[in-house]
Amino acid sequence: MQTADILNSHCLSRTVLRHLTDRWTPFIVTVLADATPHRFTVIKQRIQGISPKVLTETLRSMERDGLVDRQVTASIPPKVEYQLTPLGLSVVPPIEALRLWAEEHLEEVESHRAQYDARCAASADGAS
Amino acid sequence: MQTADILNSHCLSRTVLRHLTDRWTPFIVTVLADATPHRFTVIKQRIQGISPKVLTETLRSMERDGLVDRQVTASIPPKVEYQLTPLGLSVVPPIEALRLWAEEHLEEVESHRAQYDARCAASADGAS
DNA sequence: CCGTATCCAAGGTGATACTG
DNA sequence: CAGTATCACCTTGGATACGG
Repeated sequence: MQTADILNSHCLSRTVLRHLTDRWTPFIVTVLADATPHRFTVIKQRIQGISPKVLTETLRSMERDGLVDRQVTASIPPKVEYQLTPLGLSVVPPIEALRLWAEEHLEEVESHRAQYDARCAASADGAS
Repeated sequence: MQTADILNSHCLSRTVLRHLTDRWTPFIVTVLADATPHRFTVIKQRIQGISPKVLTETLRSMERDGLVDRQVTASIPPKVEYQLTPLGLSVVPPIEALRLWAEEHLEEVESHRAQYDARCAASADGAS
C-alpha cells in the first residue's frame, strides 16, 4: 500500500481525522476513557448541551469506525451500554492530550484573543 | 480561578478545542510544525484542496488565539510569512499524534466501516 | 430508557473572480 | 504574491416531540 498522507486531498485518512474532530467525538472519548461501559443517558448527562439526536449520530459513527462497542441488554426498561474498543482506547491519549491542552491553555488563549481584538479595534479607530 | 472543565457547557475551553479541531487547523499545524516561517502560497500548495479564503480565515483565527505569528515584509511583490509561536509549537505534539493516528489506523478504520456497512446491508435485506 | 422523526437554523465551506 | 469579495450551498448541529 501507499503510505497515508493527510495533506493529499485524496487520502482517506482525512475522513478518519474528520471523525475524530467531529464536534462531540472528543467529549465522548473523554467520558468513555476509563474503558468501562456507560449508558446512553449517563453519557448524555455528562456531556452538557448535547442533544440525543447528535449523541446517537456520533456514537453510531464511532461504532462504524470501530472505536465504540454497543451492547444491548434486552430488558424492560431497555439497557444499552457503550464502551471503547481496543482501537478506541488507542485514540484516548491523543484526544486527551488535545483536551488537556485546551483546558490548560484556556487563559493564555483568551488573553491573546483579547489583545488581538483590542489591536483590531485600535486599527479600526485609527483608520476611520 | 475555577479549573477548566470541557464537559461543562459554559466552559470556554470548548471554544479553544473547537478551533483546534477546525477543519483545516490540524493541516496548518502540520505544515508549520518545523517551526520555520512559511509563505501563504506554500502553505496553500502543501494543503491540497484548501481555498485561499478558508486558509486566510483559519490563519487569522490561529493568529488571534496566539498560535501563529504573521510577519509582513513590505516589498513588491508582497511577502507574508507565517510561523507557529511558542504557544503554537506546544500544540504540535497533540495534533501530530492525532494526525499520525489517523494515518496509521486508516486501514483498520476502513475495514471496520466495511464490516459495519455490510452488516447494515444484511439487516436491511433480512428486514425487507 | 433509548432512542427516532421531523423540522429548522446556522454557519462552515467551497468556487471563483478580482484587487492592492 | 497575498489575499478579499461574493454567492450559495449544504452539511452539521439544535429543539422538540414522539415511539418501541
